[in-house]
Amino acid sequence: MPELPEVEITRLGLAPELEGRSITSVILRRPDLRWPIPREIGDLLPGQRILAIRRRAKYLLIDLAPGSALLHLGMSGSLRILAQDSPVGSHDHVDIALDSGRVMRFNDPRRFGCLLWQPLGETHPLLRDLGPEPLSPAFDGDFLFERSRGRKTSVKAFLMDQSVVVGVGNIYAAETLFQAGIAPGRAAGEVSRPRYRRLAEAVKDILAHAIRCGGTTLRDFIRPDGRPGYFEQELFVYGREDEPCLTCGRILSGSRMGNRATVWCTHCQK
DNA sequence: CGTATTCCCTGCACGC
DNA sequence: TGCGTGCAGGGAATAC
Repeated sequence: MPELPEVEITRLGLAPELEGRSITSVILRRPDLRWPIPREIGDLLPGQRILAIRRRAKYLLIDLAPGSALLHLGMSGSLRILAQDSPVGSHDHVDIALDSGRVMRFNDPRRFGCLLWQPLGETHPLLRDLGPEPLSPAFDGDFLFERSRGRKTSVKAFLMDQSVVVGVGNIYAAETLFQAGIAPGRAAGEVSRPRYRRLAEAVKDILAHAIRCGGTTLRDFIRPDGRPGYFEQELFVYGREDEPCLTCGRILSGSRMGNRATVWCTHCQK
């Protein structure tokens, strides 16, 4: 499930293959993913040189002269760099062919991903109301503390709210709350400033570490060169309901919060 | 406005 | 073996 580290790993793998290359053709094997693929993708991309590939939140932006292709991996999407004549498999929805003889292929079994167009000088509506990047200086414990005052929702739902801070999904919310020692069901507005400082540090530490590990591969995620990530070997709580806490040995609790599977240690997290 | 719920989609694990 | 069911989840849409 691509969260920020997986999207960043994808960007890092794509950058040397894309930047400076020209797009020779675009193949759309279906008209839509989560939303219809706008005609600009097929019409404007061929012939354009790729200026850069950037990440904002869990979105990738492929910058061209007239604008940017905006891409989201949803929860099962992956982007690979392949030889142009590689056999096409199921759920290989989009190819962007390059003048290097290679192709960037977008595979997404569950089609929660999207491929959209952002004209130069505009900000796509999906990017308008996003919170700060968690690895930027704008994000810290004081920011979380101020933003959370008066909020009755759980601290876990608050942390996963992309208008608060971007990039933290269910896996990393579970892991960062564990490292910070905060119970996920606690009301966001009742968590103290020092504890939010611990949480912000945990978010930065864990996301940065996951990027160094190549991300988390649970089912679908794969890097552009086909290798998996290795961070799942370091998960303390996610996916470990009813198993012993790796810190204290007590059995981890599980429930659903905000309709998301949630696992935590009632002894280590208060 | 904040909050909780529903829905999109496919593959897989599970139980009968 | 095969079928039905539930779950995985990012995040927009919807309902209060």
